[in-house]
Amino acid sequence: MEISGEAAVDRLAADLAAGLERVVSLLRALSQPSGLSMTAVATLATLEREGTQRLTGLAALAGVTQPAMTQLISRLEDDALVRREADPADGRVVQVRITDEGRATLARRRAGRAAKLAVILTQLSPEHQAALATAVPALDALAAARRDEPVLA
Amino acid sequence: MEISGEAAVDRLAADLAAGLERVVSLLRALSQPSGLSMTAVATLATLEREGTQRLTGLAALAGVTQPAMTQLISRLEDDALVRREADPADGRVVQVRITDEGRATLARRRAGRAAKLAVILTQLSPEHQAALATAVPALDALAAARRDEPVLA
DNA sequence: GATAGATCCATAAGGATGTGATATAAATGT
DNA sequence: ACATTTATATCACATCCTTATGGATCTATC
Repeated sequence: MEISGEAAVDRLAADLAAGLERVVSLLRALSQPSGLSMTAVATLATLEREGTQRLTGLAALAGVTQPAMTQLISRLEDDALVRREADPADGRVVQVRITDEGRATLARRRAGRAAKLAVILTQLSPEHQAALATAVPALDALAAARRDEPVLA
Repeated sequence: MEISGEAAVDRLAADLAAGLERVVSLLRALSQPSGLSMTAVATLATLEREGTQRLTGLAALAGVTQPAMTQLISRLEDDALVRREADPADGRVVQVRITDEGRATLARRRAGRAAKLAVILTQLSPEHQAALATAVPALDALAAARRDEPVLA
């Protein structure tokens, strides 16, 4: 007996939609109160992972509007975490690049989060820990798949 | 040769800390632009899942300050999604209860997110889909474990 | 049983960060 | 050349968070 693929996806989507609600609180609790916003961290991570990006692209990837990204990049630039660069092929576009200081900040931030997460993870069963370890690449794939989905642009 | 449990947890924590950065963007993209904030949805979900809660407890679970939760509950109450109730045993505390309209709103919200998620999930390999399905209970356990962690209170 | 301290919630003031509308500059197509 | 589209910036405004503080109620100790 084979499980219907379509129904399974819908079921998974519903479960995941409900489950992800809880992750927001977790993320907020993991963040230091006085630091970068969640969007700022996500954007820095994108720049580190994918390299230089244009501003509009970053806005779409972060799920915010273009004006919001313009302001975010300005703030990050003031903190010397990113650099605006001109695009030689198109005078309108702004290419955004992460700086070494940006990378260092991101690393520090991750280390802090990881330390807090590690404390919590030790309370979980080995099965749940294993499930999370397996899910990390899947979450990455999920985020990557969204990039190519015009519905969510 | 046995893998050190402690090292494995640290490694998982680091991977998960980096991986969760991407989820923020995904969550934002899944949200309708004009609706409830991410904190509001997470709080409503807590109330639905755990039942009536005191205001301070909600703030701790959501990872925000108590004044922020007071304001959020006021907004939700204005929209008739929650109700403030007096605690018969302690005159200081405010018990917050989700209303039927709150449940309905949460359900609508989840349905919208699930529909968008389903589109993305179909692009993932069966292995990744399976990994995510297995991870949902683990994510719940992770969020539940945080509750008992005073370090993050 | 009075009173000091702790706890819970509300309020106020301010800041960070989002949106929508619109301006400006550059590229593109006719 | 000129109209249209595209990329970014700017402006006005709304949302939602923070810190600081106040008032009400509970708890413990004298």
